[in-house]
Amino acid sequence: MQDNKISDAVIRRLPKYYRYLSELEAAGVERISSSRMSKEMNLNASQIRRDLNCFGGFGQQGYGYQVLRLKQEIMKILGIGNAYKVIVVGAGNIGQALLKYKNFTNEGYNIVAVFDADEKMIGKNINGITVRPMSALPEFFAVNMIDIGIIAVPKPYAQKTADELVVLGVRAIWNFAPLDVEVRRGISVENVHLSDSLYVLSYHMRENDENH
Amino acid sequence: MQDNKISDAVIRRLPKYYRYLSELEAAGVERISSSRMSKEMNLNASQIRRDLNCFGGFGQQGYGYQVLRLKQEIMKILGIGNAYKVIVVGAGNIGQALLKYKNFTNEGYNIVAVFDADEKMIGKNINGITVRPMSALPEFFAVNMIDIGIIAVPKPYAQKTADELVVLGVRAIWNFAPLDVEVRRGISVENVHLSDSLYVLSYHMRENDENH
DNA sequence: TAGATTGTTAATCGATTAACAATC
DNA sequence: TAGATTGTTAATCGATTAACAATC
Repeated sequence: MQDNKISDAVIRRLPKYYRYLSELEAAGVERISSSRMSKEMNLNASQIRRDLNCFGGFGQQGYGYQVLRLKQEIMKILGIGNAYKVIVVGAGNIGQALLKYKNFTNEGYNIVAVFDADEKMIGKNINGITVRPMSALPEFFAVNMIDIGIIAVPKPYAQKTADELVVLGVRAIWNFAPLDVEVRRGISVENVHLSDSLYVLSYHMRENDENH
Repeated sequence: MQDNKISDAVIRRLPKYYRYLSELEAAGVERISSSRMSKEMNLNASQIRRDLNCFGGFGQQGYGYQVLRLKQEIMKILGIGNAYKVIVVGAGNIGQALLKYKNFTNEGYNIVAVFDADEKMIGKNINGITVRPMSALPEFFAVNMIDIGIIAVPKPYAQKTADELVVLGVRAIWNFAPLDVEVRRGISVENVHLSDSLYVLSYHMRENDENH
């Protein structure tokens, strides 16, 4: 199919296509052309066709793309709906919010355990999942294959947690601590920096002021 | 100072500089060169100097940059530490997590009220802030200048909420609902799509598999 | 067949990197 | 002054966009 390294810019547009196609599907739309997508998504039509062609010829000349087919292809590319096992480390605000968020589970990202360092949290039940002590991590990994580890611990513990998860055999890390965690080649990481987004927002807010 | 439209790529690197400089400051480092920054941040040194020069000549030949000065300049550019008034609409998982998150307050983004549509939530106290009914929004805006509105409502209500906030006079919208809200020119928006980040993570995880 | 729209090549644009003169 | 490092111009690279032949 593909192989010559697809650029990050392309990969990061795929979720937007997925969201848009889901809307179309929900609205009962069967086919879509790159030009209509282009208008509704505020992207260039060439770019859309080029992006999709990185992964295969999903369209048909004179017709466009089948919404359902295209959506499923993108899901396959991104790996949505594959039943991953996920654990959360850190049962604070962010950890709890993620545990309670239904959408991830619906798409195959199943949170199967939570761990926390705080004695007082151990044994608590959050959305049907019991908080385990950090010390229970190794034995848990010994009997469960875990795909994704979510880091929701305070900044000073984030890198150490990442290191431990990698040693224990996690395939990917989704990090919510406000620093970029480093991992060895072969392990995937996404560092989510909510505050970065807030700063960019406040930059633009001020910029709007200047040009009144 | 500047004016010829600075690219989004540059703006989005500023928070990284800010984070890095905060680390240096905490470590007691007084001066920093672009080449050391380059190594430690995995960026090109020319790029760093070029980025910073979009906003002014903060460095000194033969010396480098003063950590404290540079950090403060970036804070000024991004508008960090300015005492903004923020409200949250939606007191669900995400809304509550944001309310409880201390770091934003520390940097001047003060959450002053929460609103929710659910009768049962009204009057509850979350981190010292009482949940108000949605119907109280107009009167609240009548007596409070609000800078930023955080949207943490379910997807079907997100655009409507955005529209209302804009009419009431918000300057910026930080949206956590899983769709891009549209606003008129002059209003800033940041759409945070957590799941997009998860999809990209799962893409890379699969990609790692293929190249075993 | 005529019309529509893709897949893909070629052109353009912008962002990144290299190089170096200016200067502390 | 000599050394270091910036600010900035020039070169390179990659991503976006335009154009169009292929084809349904």
